[in-house]
Amino acid sequence: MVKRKSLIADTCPSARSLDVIGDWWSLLIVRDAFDGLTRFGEFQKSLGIAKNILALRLRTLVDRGILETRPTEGTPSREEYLLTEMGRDLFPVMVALRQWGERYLFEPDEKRSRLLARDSGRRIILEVKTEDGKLVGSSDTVIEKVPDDANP
Amino acid sequence: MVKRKSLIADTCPSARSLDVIGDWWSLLIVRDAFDGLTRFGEFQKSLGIAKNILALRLRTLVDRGILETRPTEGTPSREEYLLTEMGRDLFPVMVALRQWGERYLFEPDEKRSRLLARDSGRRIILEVKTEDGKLVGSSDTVIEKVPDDANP
DNA sequence: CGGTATCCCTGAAGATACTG
DNA sequence: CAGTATCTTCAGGGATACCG
Repeated sequence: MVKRKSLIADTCPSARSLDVIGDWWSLLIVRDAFDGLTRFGEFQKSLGIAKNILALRLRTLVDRGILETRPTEGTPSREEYLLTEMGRDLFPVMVALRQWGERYLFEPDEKRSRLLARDSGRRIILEVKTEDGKLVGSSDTVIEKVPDDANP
Repeated sequence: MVKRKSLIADTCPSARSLDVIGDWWSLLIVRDAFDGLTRFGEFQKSLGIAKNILALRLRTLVDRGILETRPTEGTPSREEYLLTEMGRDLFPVMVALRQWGERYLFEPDEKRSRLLARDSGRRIILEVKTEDGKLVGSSDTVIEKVPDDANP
């Protein structure tokens, strides 16, 4: 979070995304949620985060529509935290971060967790392409800006 | 940044990535760099960030290998900040953030900047798939954990 | 213009104790 | 176990002045 001008009015979708999930903990919680964690205690153990902070972050993520709560079966009933569709759609972001980290932040022989297809066990990769299927790199693209309303 | 246990030893590549570029400003600077900005003043104007903070962030990004400096032509010669290959490889992350933001953080008719292929003008999309080309969603995947060294 | 050096302030995060 | 309630700390960030 940090006090900083909100980017929610920015016309750049990346900036708005960062405004919503660009803080330290949110994406780590989302990562754990993708990893199958649902319970308060699981998140806390995994992240080593203070309980009050975790509660705050979880509430924020719920407020933003990225997680939703559901009462558990047992008794006493607790809440469990599940990714919404909006949250699950952060999957490509996580994969992109993972792919980049694998490439640049690990020694070649260093142990790392891996993301695999459940059925085939194959590695997961990510491709940036045009609607009609051509692979593109950053230099093949251009940002079409929204014209400034008032003046040049 | 914020004081928090470093994740640089985490075995999850996503976590390490977040450790390196997961703070507020870094990805916004990188976004601007993809957008073609290279000069200190350009970043400052675009981001509305304090100069000392910008200088700090730029230095950190250079230290981490995401940006590199190069003296400019004119006189007096200044530095300009360019993405390294490591930095350019953050492109999928930016595209993923953008795609998610477009979908969930804009009203249908709301103005937004767009990312287009330079030559064809087509929209850019992102696909998560297996090595052999099958599209996958988050529920089709599984994390293969690194076994804990010491004990269960 | 492209920074560096200071000072100050805020609020995010930690620690801890408490409750159902 | 799943939180809530306080208190405190501290470093990121804003503002400003200054320098080459």
